[in-house]
Amino acid sequence: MASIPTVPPGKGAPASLSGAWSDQSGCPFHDLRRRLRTVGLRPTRQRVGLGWLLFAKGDRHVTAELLHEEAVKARVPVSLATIYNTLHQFTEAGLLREVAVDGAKTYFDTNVGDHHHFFIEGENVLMDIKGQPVELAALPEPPEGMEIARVDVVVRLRPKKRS
Amino acid sequence: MASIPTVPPGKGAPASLSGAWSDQSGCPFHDLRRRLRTVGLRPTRQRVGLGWLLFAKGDRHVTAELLHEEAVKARVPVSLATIYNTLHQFTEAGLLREVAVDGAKTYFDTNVGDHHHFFIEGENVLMDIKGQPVELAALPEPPEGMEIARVDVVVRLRPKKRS
DNA sequence: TTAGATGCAAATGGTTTGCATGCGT
DNA sequence: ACGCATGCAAACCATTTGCATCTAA
Repeated sequence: MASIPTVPPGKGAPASLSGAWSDQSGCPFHDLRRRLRTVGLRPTRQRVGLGWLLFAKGDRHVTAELLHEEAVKARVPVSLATIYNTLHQFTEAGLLREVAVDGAKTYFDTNVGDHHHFFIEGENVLMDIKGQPVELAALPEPPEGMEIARVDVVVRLRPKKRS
Repeated sequence: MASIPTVPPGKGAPASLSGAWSDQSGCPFHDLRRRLRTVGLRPTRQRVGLGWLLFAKGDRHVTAELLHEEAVKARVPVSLATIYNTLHQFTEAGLLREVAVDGAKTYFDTNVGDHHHFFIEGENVLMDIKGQPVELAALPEPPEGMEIARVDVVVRLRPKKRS
C-alpha cells in the first residue's frame, strides 16, 4: 500500500481526482506513474510520492532540504540521499530545471518552460516572473565554436526602503 | 617593503593601470594602498598583494581557490581563510562583485560595472559579455514593497555541436 | 529473478569560525 | 602599544558516494 499522501499539503485535491479512479486519463496517480515510465524512471514509491509533492501544486521552487521536510510531513518515507538522486534524475529527464541563484543551495523549479526569476535576497525566496515575458533586447554573439544553451535572468529584489 | 610580486604573473604591468585604476600618481602600489585606505581597509601585505593580483591585469573572474594558487605562485604568503576574508571585504567595499552561476563555487568579478556574463558549462569558465550591452526589453514589475536591487543575466554556453 | 532503487553513514568540498599570534599605525 | 589582520585547524553545511538491503517488473 502506497504511503502516498492522501492529499498534498496546502490545498485540496485537484477536481479531477474526485471522479474516475478507474479512468486512466484523468487520474493524477496514473498520469504521474505513466509520465515517470515515459522518461525511463521506474515509478517507485518515493519517486511517485515526491513527484506528487512537486507537481500537484503548480509551479514550485524547492531545495532538497525543503522537499525532504515536506516528504516527512506527508508521510512519504524517503532519505535525503534519495531526494538528491530523484531531484537530479527528474532534472535530467526534463521534469525539473535547476536554478543557480546564490551559491549556497540549489533550487529546483517545476516550471520547465522559458521564463526567468525574481530572487529576494536575505529571504532566499525564488519566484517566477510572470506577466509579459522578459526578453533580451538582443542576444549576444557567442564566442567562436560556442552556442547558447540557455539564458538565465535573475532579478534580485530587496525590500523597498521607506522613509 | 613587502613581498609583493614584482610583476603579476602572465603579463607585464599595464602601461597606465587603465580604467578604474587610472590615477594621478602613476604608482600602482601607492594607488592601491591609498584605495584600500579610502574604503576603510588597512593596506596589509596580503591585501595589497591580492589587490595587485586582482586588479593589475584587467577584468578577471576568480574563485577563492584560484586566487590562492596565484598568490602562492606569486610569493604572496596568504592563507585560504584570509583569501575568503579579503574577497568578501573587497566585495563589501565595492571593489569586487560576487557572481552566482553554478552553486558549486563562488566567483568574484573585478568588473564592478553594469554588465553580464557568459558561462561555459562543464569548463566552469566565466567571462564578461562584451560588445553592445545586453539590455532587457522591459524590466519586470517587482512585487509590492520590493525594488530591484540588480539584474543578473547569465548566458550559458556549450561547445557548438558539429556533424 | 534481477537490475535498478533506496537508506544509511561516511566522505567530500567549499566556506566559515574561534582563537592565539602578528603586524600596521 | 593598541587593535585590527592573519593563520591554523576545527567546525559547518550542502551535497555525493559506497555498499548492503530492498523492490518493481
